[in-house]
Amino acid sequence: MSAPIKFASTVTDPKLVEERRTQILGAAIKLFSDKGYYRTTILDIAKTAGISSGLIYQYFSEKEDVLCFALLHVVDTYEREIPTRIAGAKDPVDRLCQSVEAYCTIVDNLRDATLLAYRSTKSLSPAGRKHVMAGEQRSNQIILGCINECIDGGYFREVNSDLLVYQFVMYCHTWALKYWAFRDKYTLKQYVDEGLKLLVEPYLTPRKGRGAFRKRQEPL
Amino acid sequence: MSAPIKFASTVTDPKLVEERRTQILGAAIKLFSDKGYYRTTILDIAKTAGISSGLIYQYFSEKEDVLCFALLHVVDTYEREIPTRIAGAKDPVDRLCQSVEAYCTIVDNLRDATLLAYRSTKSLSPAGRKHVMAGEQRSNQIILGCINECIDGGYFREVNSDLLVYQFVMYCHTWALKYWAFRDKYTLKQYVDEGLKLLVEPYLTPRKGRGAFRKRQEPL
DNA sequence: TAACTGAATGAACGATCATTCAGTTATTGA
DNA sequence: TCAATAACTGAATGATCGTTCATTCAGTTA
Repeated sequence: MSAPIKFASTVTDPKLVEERRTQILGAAIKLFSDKGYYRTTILDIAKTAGISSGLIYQYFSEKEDVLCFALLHVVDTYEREIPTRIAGAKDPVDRLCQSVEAYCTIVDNLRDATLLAYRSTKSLSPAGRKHVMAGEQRSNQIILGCINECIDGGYFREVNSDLLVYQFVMYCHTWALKYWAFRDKYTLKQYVDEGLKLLVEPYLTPRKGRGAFRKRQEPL
Repeated sequence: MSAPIKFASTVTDPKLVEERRTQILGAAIKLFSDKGYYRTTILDIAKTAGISSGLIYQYFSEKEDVLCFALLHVVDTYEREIPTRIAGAKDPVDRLCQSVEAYCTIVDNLRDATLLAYRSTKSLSPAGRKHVMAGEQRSNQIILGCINECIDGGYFREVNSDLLVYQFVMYCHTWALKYWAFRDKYTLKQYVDEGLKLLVEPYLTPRKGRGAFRKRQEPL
C-alpha cells in the first residue's frame, strides 16, 4: 500500500473532517465532471455542498488539493474494491473474469470520476500526479496477477501479459470513455460478457482453459 | 466529409491566413499539451509563435477557437491519412492490419495532440465538441469497414465488429495514453505487431484467414 | 511623393476567481 | 452560567488573464 497522502486541515475532530471532506468530494466530482476543473469555482463547490467558500479552506489548503483528493478517491476505490469482489473465486480463470466484471462495475459507479481522471490528472502538480499514477499502477498489478495465474496454471496459452493487462484495463475504462456510444447498445452486463469473449476466450488453452471457462457459466 | 468549420479572420490574404494559423497551431498544441488549456495564456501562445497577442485575434475570434482548431486538426489528420496509407492493400486482412499500423503511426506523430484531445474536448463548447466527435466517428467508420470486409470475405469468424472497432481504436490511442509505460518496453513497430497478435490473429478463420495473414508477412 | 491599406503591436480595461481574515455562531467543560 | 475554544461565514483583496483598440509601420497604388 502507498503512503496515504495527508491533506492539511485546521479542524481537529477526525470524524468531522471525514464527513465534511466527503461532502465536498461529492460536490467537487459532480462539478468538475460537469464543467471541468478550471471552470468550477470554489464558490460553486461550496454552494453545491451547502457550505461557505471559506470553510473549504479549513479542510483543504488549496483548490488543487480538492482535485487531488477526488482523483485519489477513484484510484483508491479501484485498488480496494477489486480484491474484495474477486475474493470468492479460487479458479484462476474465474478470478480473471470476475476482476474484469468488478473493474467494469466500479467504473460504472464512478463513471464521471473516471472520466475526470483522464481529463484532469495533468492539472495536478507533479507530486500529486505521481500519487494518482502509482495508485493506477497498483490496480493494474492486480489484473496482471490474475493473468499470470492463468498462464502459469496452464489455462492461458503464452501471451504478452504485460500488454494484455492494458487491454483489460482499457476495456474497463472504455466503458466510461465511450459511454455515450455504448449506452444505447449494451447493458453493463452485456458489455462485460462481450469483453470476456474478446479478451479472455481467445487466449484459453483448448482443454483446461476452455473447461474452466465453461464451468463458471453454469455454477452450482 | 463534414462541413468544414469556418474560423473567422480579419485578414484577407488566404495564403497568409493559413500560414499564420499553422504557426499558431504549432505553438498552441505544444503549450496546451504541456501546461493544459487553461494554464496556457494567449500571451504564451503569441510568444512561442513569435507574434503579438493581439495578432492572434486577427486569426481566431477567441481562445477557445484555437483549441477547437487544434482538435479538429487531429481528427482530420486521422480521417485523411488512414485511407491514404491503406490504399495499396487489396486483401481485406492486409487492409485491416495496415489501417492499425497507419493509425498507430499517426497517433505516434500526434502523440501530444492525441492526449490533448482526451483531456480537452470537454473544454469546448457543445458545438465544437460535436464537430470533433463527429470527426472521430468518421475515422472509426474506416476501421469498421475493414473489419466488416474481413468478416464478409470469410477471413474473420463472426464477431461483434461494433465493439471490436473500439478495441482497435483504443489500442491505437493507448499508444499515446500510456506512452510513459510503453516507451521503454516497445518500439512503435513492436507495439503494432503485438497489437495484430492480440486483435487480429484470434479472430482469423483457420484456413482463409490465417492464410492471408501469413502471406502478408513475407510479401513479394 | 502623397495617400492609402491592412497587418501587427502591446498597453490598458474589466471580469473573474482563489485565497484570506475579521467577525459570528456553536460547542464544550468547569 | 460563562468563558474559552472550535467551527463557520462571506465580504474584501489582489492577482491573473482574455479581449479590445489606438497606434505604428511596411508595402502598394495613385
